[in-house]
Amino acid sequence: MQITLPNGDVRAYPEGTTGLEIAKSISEGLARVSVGIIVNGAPYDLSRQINADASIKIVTFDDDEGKQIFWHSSAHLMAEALEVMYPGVKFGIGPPIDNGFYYDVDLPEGVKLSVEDLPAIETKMLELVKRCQEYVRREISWDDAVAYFKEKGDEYKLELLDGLKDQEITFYTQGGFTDLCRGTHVPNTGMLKCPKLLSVAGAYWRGDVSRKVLTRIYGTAFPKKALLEEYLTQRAEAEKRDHRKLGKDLEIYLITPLVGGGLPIWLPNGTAIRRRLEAFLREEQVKRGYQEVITPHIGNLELYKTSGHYPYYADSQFDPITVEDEQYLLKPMNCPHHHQIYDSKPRSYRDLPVRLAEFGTVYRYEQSGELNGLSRVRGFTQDDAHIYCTQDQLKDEIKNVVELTQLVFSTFDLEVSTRLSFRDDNPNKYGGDIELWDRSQREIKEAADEMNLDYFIGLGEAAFYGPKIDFIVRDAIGRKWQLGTVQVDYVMPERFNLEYAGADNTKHRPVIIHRAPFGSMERFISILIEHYTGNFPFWLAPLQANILPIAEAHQTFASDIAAELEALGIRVHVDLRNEKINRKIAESEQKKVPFALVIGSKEIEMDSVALRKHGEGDKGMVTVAEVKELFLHLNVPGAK
RNA sequence: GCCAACGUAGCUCAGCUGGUAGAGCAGUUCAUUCGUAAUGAACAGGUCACCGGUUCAAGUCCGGUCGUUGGCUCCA
Repeated sequence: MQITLPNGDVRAYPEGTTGLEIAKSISEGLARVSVGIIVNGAPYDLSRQINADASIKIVTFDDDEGKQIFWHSSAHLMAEALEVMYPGVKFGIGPPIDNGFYYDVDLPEGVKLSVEDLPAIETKMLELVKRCQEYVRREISWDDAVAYFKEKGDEYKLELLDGLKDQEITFYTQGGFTDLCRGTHVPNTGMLKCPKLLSVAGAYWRGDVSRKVLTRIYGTAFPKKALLEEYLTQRAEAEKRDHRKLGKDLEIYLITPLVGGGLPIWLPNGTAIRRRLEAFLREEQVKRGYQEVITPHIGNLELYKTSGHYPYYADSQFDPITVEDEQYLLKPMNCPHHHQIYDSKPRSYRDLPVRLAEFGTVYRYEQSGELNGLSRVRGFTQDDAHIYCTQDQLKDEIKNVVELTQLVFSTFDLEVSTRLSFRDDNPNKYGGDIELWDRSQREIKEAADEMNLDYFIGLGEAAFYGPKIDFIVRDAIGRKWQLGTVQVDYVMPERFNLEYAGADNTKHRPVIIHRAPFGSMERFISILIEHYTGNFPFWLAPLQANILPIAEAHQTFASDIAAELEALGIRVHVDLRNEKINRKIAESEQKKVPFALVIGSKEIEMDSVALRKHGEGDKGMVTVAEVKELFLHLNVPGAK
C-alpha cells in the first residue's frame, strides 16, 4: 500500500503495517517519541494496523494532537492509580484539556479527596509509569461492554454506553485498568514520565446541576522533567500577574465584605485608569457620530417586562424593590432605557442611524461562587451603546462597530479571538421570528466575512434577542473571558414598538445594534492589569512620573518642574521625603511608575533632569524641554 | 447555589503532637541631607474572620455562619 508522508513523499509498505513500524522506518528516534499517528485525518494508535493507502502524520508530544493523546493517556493512568488506591471508585469522563487532563470520579462512600492526597496518587502513577504497561485497544460489542460495567457496578459508564448504541465500542486496557474509550492512546505508560496532579474540584455529572457532584481531579503530564518544571514556573509567574494581587498592590480597587461581594470600589489609582479609558472611547465615539446619554440605576419592572429581560433573566437579577405599590428593578442592562430615548420623539429615516452611548452601570445577581475580582462582579459599568438604523444601513453599521472594537483591542495590543455567537435549535432559549434570526445571523456572517475576520462559530451562545459577535481574551491563568460584543437585534424594536418614518411616508421598524467594545470596564481593566503586569503604558498610568530630588536643596527645582508638567496635564508626584535617592528609586520602581526624574545639583545647573524609565533604568540627563516633549508625545492613547 | 481548601498586625508570612501570639515590610518619632532598586534606632500595632462546643486550658480540636480561592453550573 502507498503511504503519503506530510512532506509529500510516498512510500510503499505491506498491508497491515502499524504506525510504529512506519515511524521506525523513518527513524528510531522518531519511533521513541511518537505518541500516535494521524491516518487520513483520524488519530490511530501506533500499534493499530493500517490496511489501505493513506496520508499519514506521525505525532509527538510537540504536536497539539500529540499532547491531547498524551494527556488522555495520562488521565487513564491516573484512573488506574485511583482504582488501586480507592477500590470501588467509579469513573465518569476523563478527557484531555488545554493544558492537561481531568477525570471525574465518584469515590467510594465516605472517601473525601483533597489536594493533600494528590502527591500519593502521583507516586502511584509513577510506579505504574515504571511498569511500561501497554495500552491495548479492543473492539467490543455493545452488549459485552454493558455486561462488563454492570459487573463492575459503574453506572456512569453504563449511562455513557446508553448513548453509544449502534456505534463502534472500544475498550482500552493498560495494566489492570480497563476503560470505555474511543482512544487514541500512547503505546505504553512508560512514556508518561512526569505526571503532576494540580487540583481537586466538584463537578456535576454531565454538567447537570440536578445530578450528583463528582470529584474532578485536574492534572497534567510531560515527557520530560524540564518541560514540567517550565510549565510550573510559568504558572507561578502567571499568578504574580493576577489582577487580584496586583489590584491590591497597586491600589486599583477594593472589595470589602461590608459593602458586599462582587461590588468593587474604585480606588484613586483605578479611577484614574478607568477615566482615561473612558476618555479614549468617548473621543472615538464622538468621531463616529455617537451621542452620549445618562440613565438611572433603577427602572420600573414594567420596562423589563416589556423588553422580555424579566422574567427571562429573573434568576440573575436582584429582587425587585417595591415603592408605592410599583415595583422597580435594579438596572440589569441599559438597553430598555435607551429604547425609551429613541421612542421619545418621532424619528425619520433622515435621522438614522441614531447612536446612543452610555457608560451605564448595571447590577446583576451573580452566584456567590462565581464572583472573581474585577472579572465577575455584581455591579459593573458597560461601555454600552445602541444603534438604531435601517435595514439598509445595518451591515455598514456592524462593520463600523467591529472596526471600533478592533481599534480598542489594537490600542492595547490585546490578542482576542472572535466568536460569532449563533442560536442553537433549542427554541426555548430565544425570542423573535426564526426568519429574523436567520437574517441577522446571515448579516453578521457576511459582515464578518467582508471584513476578513478570523472567527469561529459558537452555536447556542447567542443572546435571547439576537446573535452576537463576541471578542474573547484569556487572563493570566488561562481562563477565557468575553470582553467586547456586537449584537444584532430585531426583537426589541418589535417589543417596544419602535418606528421611524420612511421615505415612502410609512412607518418602519429600525434594527438595533447593541455594542460594547470594552464590554465591562471592570473586566476590561482586570485583563489590562494582567496584560501589562501592572506596568501600564504612560498614557494610562495613574501616576506617570515621580520627581525625586536628591537632597533638600533640590526640592524647589523639583517642585517647579512638577508644576510645569502638571500644567501640561501630566500626573506627577514630588517625593519630598527625607529619604535616600536609592530608596526613592526603589519605591518608584515597585509602584511601576513609568518614569522617575532624578534631580540634583547637576540637573539644576543644566535645567535638566536625570531620566529613569521604569524597568529599564537610568537614561541619562535630558533637558526639561525634552522631557515635556517626550511626555506629551507619550500621553496619547496607544502611544509607545 | 454546589464540591473542596483556606481565613493570624495595613501587607507578606511563622506559630511542632492544645499551655495563653512572633518576624520582615508599611506606619509614627528621632537622627542622617545622601547621585540611580530599600540609612539607622526607638515606638506603636492583633477579641488569631465571626458564633457556639469539647477541655483545667483552644490561634491550634469539633460544629455552624461569613468571606476568599480552585473548579462545576450560570452569564442579557
